[in-house]
Amino acid sequence: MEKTSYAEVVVNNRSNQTNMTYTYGIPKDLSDRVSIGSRVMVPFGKGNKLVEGYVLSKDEGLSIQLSKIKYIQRVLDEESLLSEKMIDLCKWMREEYLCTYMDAIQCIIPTGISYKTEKKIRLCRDVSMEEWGQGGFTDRQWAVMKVLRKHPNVSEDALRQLLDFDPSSTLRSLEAKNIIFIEYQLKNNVSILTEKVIRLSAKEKIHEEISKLNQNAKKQKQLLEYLANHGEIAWSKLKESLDISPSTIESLTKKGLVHVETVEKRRVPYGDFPVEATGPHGLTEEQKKVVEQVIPHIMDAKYQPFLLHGVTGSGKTEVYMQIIDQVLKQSKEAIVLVPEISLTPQMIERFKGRFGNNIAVLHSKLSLGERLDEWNRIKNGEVKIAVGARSAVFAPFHNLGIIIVDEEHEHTYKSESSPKYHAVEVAEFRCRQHGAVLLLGSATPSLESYYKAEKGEYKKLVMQNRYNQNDLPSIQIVDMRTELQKGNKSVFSESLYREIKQNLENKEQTILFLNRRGYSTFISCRNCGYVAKCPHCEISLTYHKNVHYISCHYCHYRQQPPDICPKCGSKYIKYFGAGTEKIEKVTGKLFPTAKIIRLDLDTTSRKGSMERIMQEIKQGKADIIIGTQMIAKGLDFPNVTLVGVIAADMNLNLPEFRAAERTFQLITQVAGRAGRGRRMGRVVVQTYDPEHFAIQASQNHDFISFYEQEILMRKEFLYPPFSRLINITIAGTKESEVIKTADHFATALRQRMGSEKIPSEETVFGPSPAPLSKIKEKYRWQIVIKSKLIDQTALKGIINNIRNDITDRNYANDISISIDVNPFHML
DNA sequence: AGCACGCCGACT
DNA sequence: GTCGGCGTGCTC
Repeated sequence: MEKTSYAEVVVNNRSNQTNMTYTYGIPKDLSDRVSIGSRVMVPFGKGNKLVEGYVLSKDEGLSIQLSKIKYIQRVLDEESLLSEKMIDLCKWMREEYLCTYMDAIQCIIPTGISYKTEKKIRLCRDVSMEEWGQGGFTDRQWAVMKVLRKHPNVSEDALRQLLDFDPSSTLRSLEAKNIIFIEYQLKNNVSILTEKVIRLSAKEKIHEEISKLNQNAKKQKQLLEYLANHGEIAWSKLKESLDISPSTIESLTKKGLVHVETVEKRRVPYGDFPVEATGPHGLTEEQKKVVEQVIPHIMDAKYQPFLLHGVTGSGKTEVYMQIIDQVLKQSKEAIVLVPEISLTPQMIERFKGRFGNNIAVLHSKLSLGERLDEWNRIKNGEVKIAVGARSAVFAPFHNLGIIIVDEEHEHTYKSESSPKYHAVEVAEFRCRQHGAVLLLGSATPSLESYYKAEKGEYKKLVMQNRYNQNDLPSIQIVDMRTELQKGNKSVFSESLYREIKQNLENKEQTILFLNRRGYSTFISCRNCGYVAKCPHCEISLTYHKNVHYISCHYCHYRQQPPDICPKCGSKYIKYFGAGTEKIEKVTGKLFPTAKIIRLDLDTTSRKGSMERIMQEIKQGKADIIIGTQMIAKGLDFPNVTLVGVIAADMNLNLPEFRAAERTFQLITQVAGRAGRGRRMGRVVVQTYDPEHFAIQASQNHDFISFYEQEILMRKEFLYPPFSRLINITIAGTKESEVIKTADHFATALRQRMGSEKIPSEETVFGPSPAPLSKIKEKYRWQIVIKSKLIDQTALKGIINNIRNDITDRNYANDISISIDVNPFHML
């Protein structure tokens, strides 16, 4: 007999102070419904307010005083929401990223499923004017009662909005007088859709039954025949598709031939997009070799990571799909991560075409309900493949065979908000759990991954040839300094101009890449040096000519550009720096007959506009495509033969250890957009720093030589992969408070690391102002820890303690502390 | 995080 | 007394 009677429960509070498990008793009548991973409601706190919680484990004994124990009040779902493996993942994330249990759980369960409790207030007896006249009520109490008369059942939050004071203590006194009644109500955002369907009760002898029916029962016969062929029909479709009324069902039910069932219905987010079914392609020798190396490891169910270094256009997607075929044959499941789903529509289409209904696509544009349904399809085994961006790494499969991470080096795999997890790190953890294969693919692997491959931690796979047998595009580096000396002040060098012109004559498409949107990047007074900056951020404002305002790309503040300098009154205001909008303008002037399309955040923010623009490019409605980062990835247009990189060194001088890596990756990625069809591609790279090794290496498509130079730098300055970084950012509206807290944090950190004898390879830098020292009215200071330790548990423990100490004591009112483990960048 | 409790000053 | 405001500490 089962003996367990206590459960360790995590309570749904997004607070560091409740970041632990609480022991609850399991009432006898719930004992078979409470299992590990169950979602439950438990009484919590002094008021025994019901809150949502998650059962992490069950105990036989009791570890705390019996008097303290409370009991689980109810179980919320039929089945447990978190498998034991997922719970282990939560525990690992909590320690790895210094987040709360709930932060981690929220990554795993679909958003919107959580219950919130809302405090609702009702008047239980009204107070007459006379009673009021006799006194005994304060103005505030009266004000509250007045609101309650108008709104009989308001939440406390809504009440607060309607009043000009905080009603909490007033409510307390009114409750004591028995005038109001406070209760808690559960609220949640999405529900599982259900639908009634009609099914046959006795399938085997149905034809026999049909023949026994009365000759007049035409409708009954028709329905039974339909069901014999199709299995079921939805109640809602009865009328429209078969013209059968409920009474037919009723009489058939009475005869025991059919019954009505309620089943879960899935919302189908992409139902209206029929995709052409496609089969596997033949593989090149190189591709075949890669597939053959991976397959055996899917069968043996042992964790095995691979790094697939394949040049752009080498046919990685086809390799992924053929490996997944094998995974399915082993009745295992696959997750495919892509950097940003909206930027890789072509890849998604190919997956849908190949795997049809066996695939769930997770992306940010899904509604809460759609997301829940996709999640359930995965959890219930209705699909075997999940494709999506970062968060798809949490797809609730039970029997994972592989996780594929395409464009493994992309920064979008690192979460920007707590928990600041990296999808590749999570993928690695899950693959270890399942004994699955981890396949990281990239044309320009991250330094960290390639280093691991070199050390043998990852198995290296290589594809050096393009699928279409074309050579990689030729890359020409243009020194913009000599252009300037020649008197060319335009954004186009002579040779880029010539190449574009030639492309137009040949009726081939051109991509121009500039990683910066807007018209001018900053405006400045030539008299006094004033620069227009955002009043809320430490950022200069970008001029957008189409809409004629200057705006902040961090907080979206906007204003009219000044005609005269607000500082010195001079009228010598000048616009500097070029963005995509300006390139568009200049290009239009230089090539008046060319059809130009701009592809950046400003032109694609409306829903569906991205898809429309892509379609237009495909149909040849554009000669020149101008865009930011978003054109660097995944686009596959065979008629593009020329790529121009307007300013290759733009990111090179950022205060960031990944600057060179980012530059190399970007040039290589954009260059890869050229020459995907039959014709050879050409690339022109404009730069003021042509000698830089990142640019030199990209000219020869030489990742290895780039890697070898960059890795030396990393080693010398002790950057990843030779150390691990932790970035602690302290932010708040009062700079003095921010500095005070940051100082306090750093001092405590140094002290505790000293007294706990954490080796001296651990170095604490700062506090110092963050590179973006003010965003949205908040000053930001940071502390950076560079650590060579493999095991960081002790160090993280200290950081966590100090953080809790500071937030506990309210020492840091209005101050937020954000901890980023393995940050991608320091901004 | 939320919430109760307890203390203190102010007001009736 | 009782109300309202605020700091403190706890939640199985």
